Amino acid sequence: MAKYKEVANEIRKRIKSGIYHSEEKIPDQESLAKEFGTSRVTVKKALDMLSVAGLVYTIQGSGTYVKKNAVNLAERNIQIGQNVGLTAAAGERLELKTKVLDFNVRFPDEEECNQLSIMKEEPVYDIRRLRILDEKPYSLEHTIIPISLAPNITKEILNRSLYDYLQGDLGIVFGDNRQTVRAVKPDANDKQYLHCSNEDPVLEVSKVMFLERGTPLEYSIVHHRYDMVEMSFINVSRDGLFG
Amino acid sequence: MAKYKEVANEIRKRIKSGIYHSEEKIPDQESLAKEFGTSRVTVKKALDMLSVAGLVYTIQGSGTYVKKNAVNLAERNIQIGQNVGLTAAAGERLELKTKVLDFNVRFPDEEECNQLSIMKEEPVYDIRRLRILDEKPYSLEHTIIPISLAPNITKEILNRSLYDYLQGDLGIVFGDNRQTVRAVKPDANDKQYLHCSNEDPVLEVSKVMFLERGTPLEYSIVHHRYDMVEMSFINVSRDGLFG
DNA sequence: TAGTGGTCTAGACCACCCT
DNA sequence: GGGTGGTCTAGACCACTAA
Repeated sequence: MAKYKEVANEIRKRIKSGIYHSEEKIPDQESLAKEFGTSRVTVKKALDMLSVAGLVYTIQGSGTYVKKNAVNLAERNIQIGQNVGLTAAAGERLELKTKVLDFNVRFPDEEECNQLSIMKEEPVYDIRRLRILDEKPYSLEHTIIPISLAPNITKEILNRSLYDYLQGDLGIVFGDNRQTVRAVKPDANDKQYLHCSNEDPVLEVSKVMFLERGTPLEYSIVHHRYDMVEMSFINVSRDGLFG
Repeated sequence: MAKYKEVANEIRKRIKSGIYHSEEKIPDQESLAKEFGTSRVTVKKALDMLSVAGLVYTIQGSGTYVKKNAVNLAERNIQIGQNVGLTAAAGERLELKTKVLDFNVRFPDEEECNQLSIMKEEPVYDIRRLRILDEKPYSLEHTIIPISLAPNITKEILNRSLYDYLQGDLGIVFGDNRQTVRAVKPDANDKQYLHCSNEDPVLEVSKVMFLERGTPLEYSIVHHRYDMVEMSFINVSRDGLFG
């Protein structure tokens, strides 16, 4: 492991264990460099990571300080913006089932061409799945994937985990993703499969998942029951790159 | 401006203007360093910024490449996760009005203590505002702020822009924020002020805004009309910091 | 004015990709 | 094996904070 990551990890542990307290100034970069037997640039890089992770902040000319509430963040090692399918997110002894409602191949419509940056002659998978958590209908997922990017999908794969197949079997590595969240009225499918009444709102999440190189891999529109899902995210204030 | 930012800006311009094309390999770091009269480390830092911004990706041993669709991102200089109040976000000749429905001082409840990390004896402002965009009711904002952190708020300030007052007059600098989005059924206020019917869903966004040092400044719950607001965000895949 | 963080350099070595 | 990115160092200078 890179040395700056080791240093970042060690400092994170110290924050977590209370060796460096909230609101407290931690040793200066020079001292840390000496302690870890490394250079100041490397220490700086480690502190930058912790800053992005929301654990510390620096004041030029003054020092580096532990943020309030930093401990909460230090506890959990998970990364914000992590891309895990629902299957992995369930955990906790809850039983997640998937029912494939529809599995077709067709040409994309205009919106799908736009989102996936493909020609309208490039065929796509059209997948509709119902997710059931602990016997309760949970979400309706409509997924569009260009066939060329993820060949040989079968109904059997969809019954297990599509993401496991893409990541594990095909060796695909996900990159960034863009999501848009709305509240919408339930449509016929929501009423039928999610058991929504007319008054039950739906949380609609549309997402485009990209590969490392920026190629759109998957366009999905997911309808969540309003009483089973909420979405959280953290905006980290960053340097104004670009003038 | 720091040299690495200048380099990042110049490369961004080249991507935007098409000098470096999508999917194309850009010159190696050594060449760029020579061209810009700087060191390779500085070029690397510039490329790291562009990578975080989603414009390029690197493959060790191979080179640095322009992402597909990078141009779209290069066009707009705005930052994801930017903290702008609605007043600034309106723009576009649309008329945004604010109506203060309620402006009180009281002690916080348990949830507010929890979110704002304050004692239950620390008084807070309790603000309810209706936002109106182009004569149409837009959102209902319920804002809780510890008095000690933002003193001397007046109804007059709320009629202008609270964020302008906090940032401009008080010189407060915002840090990170955490948001949670849900779809909920309209309550009595939503029906009255947002003109929601029983079937109109509401997009509820609860947010905690932090100061640079990690102190929670503001806890807000905003109800948006489902047909006027959607929320977008980008998850950037980052290095797995921490082992 | 002393302490501290931000940036930059020149050179070095390693890891990885590709032919 | 040559090309390229990832990391690291020692030293330097500047910018800012705090007393």
